[in-house]
Formats: sequence, structure tokens, C-alpha cells
Amino acid sequence: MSYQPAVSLAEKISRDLAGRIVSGEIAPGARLRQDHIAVEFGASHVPVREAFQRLEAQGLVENLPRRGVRVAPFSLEDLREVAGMRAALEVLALRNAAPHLTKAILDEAEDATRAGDHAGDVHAWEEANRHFHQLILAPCAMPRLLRTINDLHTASARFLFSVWRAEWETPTDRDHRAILAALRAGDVDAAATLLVRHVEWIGGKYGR
Amino acid sequence: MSYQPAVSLAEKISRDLAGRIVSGEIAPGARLRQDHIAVEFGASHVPVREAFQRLEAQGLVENLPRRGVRVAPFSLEDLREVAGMRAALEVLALRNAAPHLTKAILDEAEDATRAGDHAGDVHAWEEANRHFHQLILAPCAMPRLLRTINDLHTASARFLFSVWRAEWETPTDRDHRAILAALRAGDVDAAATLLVRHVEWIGGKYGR
DNA sequence: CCTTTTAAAATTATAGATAATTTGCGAATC
DNA sequence: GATTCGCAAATTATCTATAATTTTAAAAGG
Repeated sequence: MSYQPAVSLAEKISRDLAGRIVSGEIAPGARLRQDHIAVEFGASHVPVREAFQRLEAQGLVENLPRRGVRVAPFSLEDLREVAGMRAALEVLALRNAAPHLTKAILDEAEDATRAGDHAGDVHAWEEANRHFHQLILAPCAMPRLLRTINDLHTASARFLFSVWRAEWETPTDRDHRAILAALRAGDVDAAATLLVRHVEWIGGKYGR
Repeated sequence: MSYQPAVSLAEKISRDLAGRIVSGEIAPGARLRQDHIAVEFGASHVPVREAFQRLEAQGLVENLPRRGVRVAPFSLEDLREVAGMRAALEVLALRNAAPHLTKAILDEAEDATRAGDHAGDVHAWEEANRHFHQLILAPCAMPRLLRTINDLHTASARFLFSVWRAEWETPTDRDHRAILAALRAGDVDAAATLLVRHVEWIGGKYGR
């Protein structure tokens, strides 16, 4: 566990814990002890507290003042909420990005879809899926919006990993291709509708 | 400056600074010195750092690692971004809240509209306006969504205060009344359309 | 005069100590 | 047996000191 000087210790701890929360290694509801985490990272508890605050800002933990921090639960209600927010915000981002989408971007997005098709496990798939979304949305150039969407992707990933940890089958992502086809044809409305359906699909499948 | 024990010092500092940033007392772009703020509050710099992190999570400041913190700028691009996000998210919240809206809530929302009409200054108006939105949206019972909307209201308030600080005229809020009328008539689609227009109005007026 | 280098000063980040609050357990009471 | 109270232990929050990094100013070189 060697930390490089360019990134602060608090940030490193935050990233490490985020990965373990998202992957399910640290379970929803689990208490995070600042003193124990500090020992684990060979650090003082002060940057651990700062790391907890970062995780809280990402929605991964809940701070219980003076009583510790616990990993945020992730219920089906959360899933639906996240899916709904993603649908609303990603459409907004897509509509603002559409005038700036180039052939190069769309080609790269197609590569990301292909990478997802060939993903060996759920982590690789989630990464390719997120990359696809980032590619088609980033040209909106709205940093607050993109940041919020990214946090929502992280929340989605928690669910994805917990559901598919036992058995993995690569989803053939026809949705991405349909979105790309609509974007290439300049049909932003169709792309937006497809995007909503794509994002809300998991909410609908597991949200009942 | 007396702090009560129930709320942490970091939280208190954060709230005080947030108020001063939103009101414009601390200007966009201004550097916040952790050591100076600590002296001002008679505290150590560690809870000041924690306060800065809270402000960052709210979008009010930008953290420049190892080089300090500065108040987030608020440009017209930001204004448009925030208006767009609010429109998207508030409609989502409203649609999920609508089945749970009672006559009592709508009456209370009407009271809030009236309070806004009689507001003596922009702060009172903003408070009544925010209260109105909170009342009609809270029954969606989606905490992440409501939290995000609240942060966006805070961002909107920054602009409102800076534009209207010199001259104040009470806006007669016909939008709120139209939204309420649609909600009372059970016409959620119309209410949503009106809400979008209401939220995006400032973005459109000042965003060109 | 402009650019680069160096060292000191200033500022931020973290460690370890201390203060404040919460938790847990045993004893007392009903 | 259930509830309440008191106290010690455990845990979190803040303070002070120190370490690490950045900024600034002066000196040196072209």
C-alpha cells in the first residue's frame, strides 16, 4: 500500500473504499470505523474522516454525526430513484451534446459498445457501458450535470455488481447500437427516447 | 459567534460560509484561506477543512488541492446548466409526488405563494419560492433527488441575489398559481410543463 | 532587461494528543 | 423480569504540532 505524493492520502483512501463499497466487498449498512480504517491504511484518522466526507458526497455512505459512518443502503427504491434521475439528466445532457457529436466520437462510442459485448465480467462491462455514456454525453460541456450523472452511474454499478455477482452473461447491447444509429441519423428525439428506455430498463426489470 | 453543542463546529462554519457565498458577500473566485477562516471562527483549521469539503459537495466552492479553496464562479453558462437540471429533475419529482399531493399540501403551497408575493426583499422571496417547490415535490419521497434539487436551488439563489441586489421588485408569481391550479385539477402533464417553463424562465431571461 | 535558480516564507495536509460524546454493562429499583 | 441509573470504555471531533508542498522574493546568469 504505497501512496504517491501527487494525490492526497484522503483521496486515495476514499478511492479505495469506494471501490470496495461499489463491488459489494463492504456490505450496505456496514459501519466504517474511522480508527480501524486509519490503522488499515497506516494513517491518522483525520484524512480518513476527509475520505468519509468524499464518500458521503458521492452518496456511498451516510454520516451519523458523532456515531460514525455507515455504508449507504441500496434498496429497490434507490434503484428506481437512480434510474429515474439518470433518465432525466442523461437526456438533458444528450440533447445539449448532440450538436457537438462528431463521427470520431460516435465511432469511439461504437468501439466501447463492442468492448462491452466482449467483456469477460461485470466489471469490464460496467466500465465499457459507462465509457459509452460518457462519450456521447461529454460534449454537452456542462460540468455539474456530468458530475451528477457520474455519481449516479456509480450508484447504478453497486446494484449491477450485487445482482450479477453470482452468474454472468454478457448482455448484447442492442440499445447502445440503436442510440448510435439514431444519433448518426441526426434524430436526437429518437436517441433521447431510446436512452431513457435503456437507462430505465434495469429499474423496470428489478424494480417491481 | 456562539456555537451550540448539538451541531458540529465544521457544520456551523460550513453553514455560515454558505450563507455568505450565496448572498454574494464572499465573491465568486475569492480564495478562502483555511488558516484565516480558522482564526475568524476561533477554531483549529481541521474543522475548517471539513467545512470546505461540505461547501464543495454543495457546489459552492472549488477545491484546488494543496493550493487552497476558491468560491466557485457562477457564469451564465452555469445559470443555464442549473436551470436545465432543475427543470429535468423537478418534473421527475413532481410526477412522482403528484399521486401523493393532498389538499392540505396544496393549500400550504398557496400560502407560500402568497408569502412570496408579500416578500419585502429578495431573500424572503427566495425562501418562499423554495418552500413552495419543496412542498409540492417532497411527497415524491426520493431523498437523493430532493437533495440534488435543493443544491440546485442554492445555486440558483446565488444568481438571484446578485442580479436583484440593487433593485427589488416583488414578482407576482402567476406561475406558482398556474401550477397549483393544474395540480388541483389533477392535470399533472400541464403542471409539469408549467414547472419547466417556470424553472427555465430565469435561464432564458438572463442566459442570452 | 529578461530568465532561471535558489532559498525563505507562506500555506496546505497529516500525525498524534486531547476533549467531547456515545455506547455498553453492571447494579439498583420497581 | 423489565426498566432506569451510573460509570467506565469506546469512539468521534477538535486541537496543536509537524511534515509536505507551493508561492514569493532575491540573486545569479545570459
